[in-house]
Amino acid sequence: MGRPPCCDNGVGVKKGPWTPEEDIVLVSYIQQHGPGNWRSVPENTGLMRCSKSCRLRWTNYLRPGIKRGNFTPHEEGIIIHLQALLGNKWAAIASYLPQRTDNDIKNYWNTHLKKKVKRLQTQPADSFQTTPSNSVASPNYYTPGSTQHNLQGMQSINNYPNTTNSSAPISSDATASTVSNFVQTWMMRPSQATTANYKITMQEYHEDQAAAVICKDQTLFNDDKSSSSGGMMAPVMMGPSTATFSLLEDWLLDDMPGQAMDGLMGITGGCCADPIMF
DNA sequence: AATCTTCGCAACCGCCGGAGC
DNA sequence: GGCTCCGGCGGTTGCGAAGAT
Repeated sequence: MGRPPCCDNGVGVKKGPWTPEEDIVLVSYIQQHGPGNWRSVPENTGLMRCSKSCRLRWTNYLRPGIKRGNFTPHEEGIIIHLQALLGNKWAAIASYLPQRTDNDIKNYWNTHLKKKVKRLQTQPADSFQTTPSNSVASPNYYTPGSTQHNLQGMQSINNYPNTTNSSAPISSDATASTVSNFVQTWMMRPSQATTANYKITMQEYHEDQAAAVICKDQTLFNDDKSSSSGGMMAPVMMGPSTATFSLLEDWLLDDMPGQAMDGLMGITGGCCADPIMF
């Protein structure tokens, strides 16, 4: 049996890349009705797209507050460690990176980080302490754009028990607590972290993990999204913003989308991992 | 300059679980 | 309790861009 895919029964359902015009239609509709009830979106907007496609387009691309490309070493570190702890739970990982979508994180992992981690795991750890000839000769030195910082982070992964196999993540209350503690500690650090405080953070993380403090109040997977605004890892959209959508429309039609998006990021405060935010 | 290969990312597909009837 | 609907998630694919030959 089984239910057929929602897109199978649609005659003339359009596939492939979205056009700016379609984006505007979708954004305008969500501006008026809010996200959700995706089934009704194609019906009411006339978009020749299936509901699932509309939802994906919104959550992965049009949703305000999304930061695209240029993952910082800070973000890389979070992703690497959370992936080691949680496995390929991209949605859960994304909840700790409010400006990133699960799809973006998944892509970044598959195209960049997975290779780095694999390479690291196949080489002696000491080889990664080798300082490039054109950089400062200190293993603690982090040069933006280099891999030194990331390698240190990945190296620490190798020190974790049971985390070298991505298909076998730790699963326990302690894990959720550990992740929360780690990210909380991490987030407190300035994003332009120096290697010094990066290493301190990692050290604290290891200590936290060793302690395995159970924190019942901070569960990793919070099913109730509406009540998840209590902690610092619960980004909340402050409310509807007409200006946001105006910028969105400008951005969609702009020949230089980056500039408009920068303004958008400023307005939204760069916070919203929750698709339900209006 | 043309062709081939690799890479990165947007989008699709199939499955699952919860809600409603 | 069983069925359908819907939203969400993770894996995978397709295509354009960039780089290499």
